[in-house]
Amino acid sequence: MRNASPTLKAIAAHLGVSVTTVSRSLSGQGARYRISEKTQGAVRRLARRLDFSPNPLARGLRLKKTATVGLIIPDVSNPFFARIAHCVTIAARDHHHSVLLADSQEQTRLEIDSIDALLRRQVDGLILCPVGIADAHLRSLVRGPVPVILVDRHFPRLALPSVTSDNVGGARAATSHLLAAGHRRIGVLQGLPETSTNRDRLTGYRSALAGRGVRTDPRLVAGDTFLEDSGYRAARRLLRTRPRPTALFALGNLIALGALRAIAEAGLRIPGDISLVAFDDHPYADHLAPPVTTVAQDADALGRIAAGALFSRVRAQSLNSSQRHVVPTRLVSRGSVQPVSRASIQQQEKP
Amino acid sequence: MRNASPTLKAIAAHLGVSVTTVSRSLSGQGARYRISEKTQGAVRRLARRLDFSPNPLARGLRLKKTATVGLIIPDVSNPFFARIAHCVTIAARDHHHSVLLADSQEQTRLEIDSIDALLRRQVDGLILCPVGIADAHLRSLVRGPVPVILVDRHFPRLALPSVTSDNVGGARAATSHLLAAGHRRIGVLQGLPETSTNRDRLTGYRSALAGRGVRTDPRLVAGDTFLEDSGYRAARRLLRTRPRPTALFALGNLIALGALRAIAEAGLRIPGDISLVAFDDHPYADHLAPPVTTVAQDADALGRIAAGALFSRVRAQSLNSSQRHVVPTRLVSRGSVQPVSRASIQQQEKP
DNA sequence: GTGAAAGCGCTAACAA
DNA sequence: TTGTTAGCGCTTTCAC
Repeated sequence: MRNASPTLKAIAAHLGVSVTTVSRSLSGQGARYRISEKTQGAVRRLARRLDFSPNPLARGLRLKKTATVGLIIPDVSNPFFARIAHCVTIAARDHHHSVLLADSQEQTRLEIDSIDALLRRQVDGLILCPVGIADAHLRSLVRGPVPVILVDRHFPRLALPSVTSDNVGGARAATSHLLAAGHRRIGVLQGLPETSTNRDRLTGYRSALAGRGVRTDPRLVAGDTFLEDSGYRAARRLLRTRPRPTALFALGNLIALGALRAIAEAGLRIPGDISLVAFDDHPYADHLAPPVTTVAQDADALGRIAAGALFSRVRAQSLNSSQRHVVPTRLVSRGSVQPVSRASIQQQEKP
Repeated sequence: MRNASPTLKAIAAHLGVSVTTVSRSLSGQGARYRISEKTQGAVRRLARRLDFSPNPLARGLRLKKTATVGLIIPDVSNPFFARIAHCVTIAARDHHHSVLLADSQEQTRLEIDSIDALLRRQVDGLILCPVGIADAHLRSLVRGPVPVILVDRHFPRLALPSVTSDNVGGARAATSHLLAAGHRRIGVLQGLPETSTNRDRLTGYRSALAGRGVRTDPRLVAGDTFLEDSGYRAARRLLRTRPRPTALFALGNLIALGALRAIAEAGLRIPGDISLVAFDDHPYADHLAPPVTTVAQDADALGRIAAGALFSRVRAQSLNSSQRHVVPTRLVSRGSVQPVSRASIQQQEKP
């Protein structure tokens, strides 16, 4: 398999024609230049026989197009992002493009390096799940050399197209669900505070509270990253506040994992002692003890839509509009939310 | 940022020297050619100021090296493979290489296409998690143009280096654990039968049974892929056999998920009615109802070792030895295994 | 110490 | 209908 692929030159020499003729016959330009059927046939046959395919490096150098897209992900080992990577990769195959993958490890510094490396390699487009804190380095992408799509996190002030979940709506639905069950003291385990996802989810939470005329208490918000450990620490802290929250809302799947641990360690039971809702569904959510009510994000749709948007721009060579795709979320109600009983309200007042 | 990177020619023109001199000054060959400090300094300064860096396409075309490695994964959305992708990507960054990612979707056909596409792009090395059924298309890789490392699954008859978990040992440990708890009728929910992982895990299972003088019953093995649905169907089937197995051993994490579903649907409780062990740990395993005992694979080590082996070969331009790395597994004992009581043995004889 | 020139494999403008 | 030639940006051989 493909030890040293033949070249146009080799085929041309073999057939006694020029490389131009070979190139044109093989790239579908035969008709335009009225190359005889006979010649074209001979060229195509030989090319097939030798399993020829043009050297992408030489092609890229000449054409300034590489049939390659870049994909930058903060953490491929996070199932949510892995799913996106999966979808993008598959879409790329359909469009006969390759994917250059970079993992920014949730660090803006590495994100900058990755963008630079990929652009240097002349990708034809870029799908970027930004770390989400700084955005100065993204400014140049707006009128940059290639189309860019932001996924999951976005920057309101940046004219780059984005594909995100309906974080506001999802968080509002989750909070409303808790409110409807009578919960009033709802603790939030947040992620990276500066990110759009975190901000939007907080907004949804506050908007639901406001809709019911419930005051938001800033002491009920804790946490600083989307990682499990932050969820654990934040939950521990909130579980110690008095009166204790009757429900917790975890703004990410790993955060929820940490919350489960903290709740178990505190000897509390879900949903008897405390209710829990988590942003971001997970295949295991159904089998947890108890099954956890979640706001399901459609990661597949995020990936597919992002890829679709990118490739349509790549094809059209079109500019970066600031079009914003918002993908709906779905509240999956399981057993981790229980109505607040009078008893439990009183119980929490004085332990 | 990098709209149109300057070229050697531009720098040369600016400084009134030849491109050769610029190239040599910038690629550390200045000393060898005794280029004056003055010239070198000027070149380097200007290059830095213009943020020059050589065009990788041109470089690749000339050098036949691209500072790129290929990574082929059967399913990036599987957390186990996602973890491997994560580690490989990070290692690649350390080695100043880029990663071309392909998802073979567990299909040999797409795996073949991916290999072809990546080699065509002249990757300097290839990390391949093979689908694992066919191996004819891998034969040519043995003496192929670039080093290749197989990860997770391997082919005993193929002289390609591989990095795999100790599947035999892990399965043996899991089975012994069940045997020690008194289980004798242990059902196996297997994955893709033809793969090395599946074969090795079955071997471990059988070897543990044989060690205790327990007959293996072929009717206790069911399942045909590593996906959740296969686990579900296989578990359903085994739960209907009489006498019913007192324990199930799921040979993959998704399979275990399906098993949980089937067990719950059958109205059985873990571990009271049936014990469960799963191959492949998962962050959620701790929080399941009950926590599931697993054979933890060190996906990080697999990824890191594979990357290390690849880059050392890339650097040394060395051949594909058939070196085999086997990474130990760890039995993580949780609550899903219970000793078989006399009562439960009798119970199962006659319901 | 430095440079001219060839060539990696391809496409496209220009000729014929 | 086909070919000649230039050039994408780089490295390297050979020459001075």
